[in-house]
Amino acid sequence: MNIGAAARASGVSAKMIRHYEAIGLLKPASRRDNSYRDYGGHDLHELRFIARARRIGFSVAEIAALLALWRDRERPSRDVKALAERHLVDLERRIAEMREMAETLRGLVRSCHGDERPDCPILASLGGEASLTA
Amino acid sequence: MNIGAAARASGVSAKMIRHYEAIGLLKPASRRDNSYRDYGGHDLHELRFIARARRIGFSVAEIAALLALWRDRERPSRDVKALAERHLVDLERRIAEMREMAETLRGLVRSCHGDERPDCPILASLGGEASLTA
DNA sequence: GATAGACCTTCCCACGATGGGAAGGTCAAG
DNA sequence: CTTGACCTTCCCATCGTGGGAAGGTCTATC
Repeated sequence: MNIGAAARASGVSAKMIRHYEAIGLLKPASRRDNSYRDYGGHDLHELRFIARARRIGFSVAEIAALLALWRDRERPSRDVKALAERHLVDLERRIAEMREMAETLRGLVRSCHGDERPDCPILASLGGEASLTA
Repeated sequence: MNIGAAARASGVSAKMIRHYEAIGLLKPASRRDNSYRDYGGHDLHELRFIARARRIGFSVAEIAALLALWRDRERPSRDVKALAERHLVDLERRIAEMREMAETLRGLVRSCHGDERPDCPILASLGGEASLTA
């Protein structure tokens, strides 16, 4: 199966498959006589693994670790859980940060009358001495 | 005031001040005889504006627009509000995406017993045919 | 004065994840 | 045998940020 077909079947773009191979996340794919990369069921399985892990926000570095754990059939599930928990904590921290931003911005938007007049609490707050949360 | 002092006073790193100047977000700073950049109260004001806007997640492109609005004392507040609302919608969309990720991951973490045993629903879900939300 | 250390300058490179696109080889269908 | 859809490698761009080298300047202390 060519790289394009593998991309369609896995949800990872051909561009990214090559990239993951280049950075060592994936073992170099076997090549055909025409030097085209050739993918089989096992590769597809790994690609789908990667696509799913990306979709829930794991970084490539984290996926490398997950893949290593996945390949080791003997590793304790504790190790996997710990990695996932670390990522979850990280996700939650980032969500909290963004919520704070959104909160602040919502307050500013609400306070701006948004008409013809030029005075605007949004710009006043960004430019002024006043705290943004006020 | 040197760039380092301006950085400390504004919360924008010296590195980024030069960068913002290079990409045209800021007008080139005036220079002293020794070619050091020199910042005054007005510049500091703009730098603080930028720092605050970054802190609530505006992109540099958005900040360029905000700065233009800020400099134009006559513009209707409607324009500012519209820009802020667009950003807010964008922020909220990203937050929703990340919450979905976190939800999924929380489910997986909860389902993993996390002990010595190797079987792990997290990896099973990432690797298997089953849906991630299951 | 000289020397040290803290500053400044420009320039290039890196990250992380992704895509665009050029230049060239290959395959399958008409 | 041409056409179009593939594939290959290679380089460049994005976005925001930082690291660091090589070199110039300022200030305080001896």
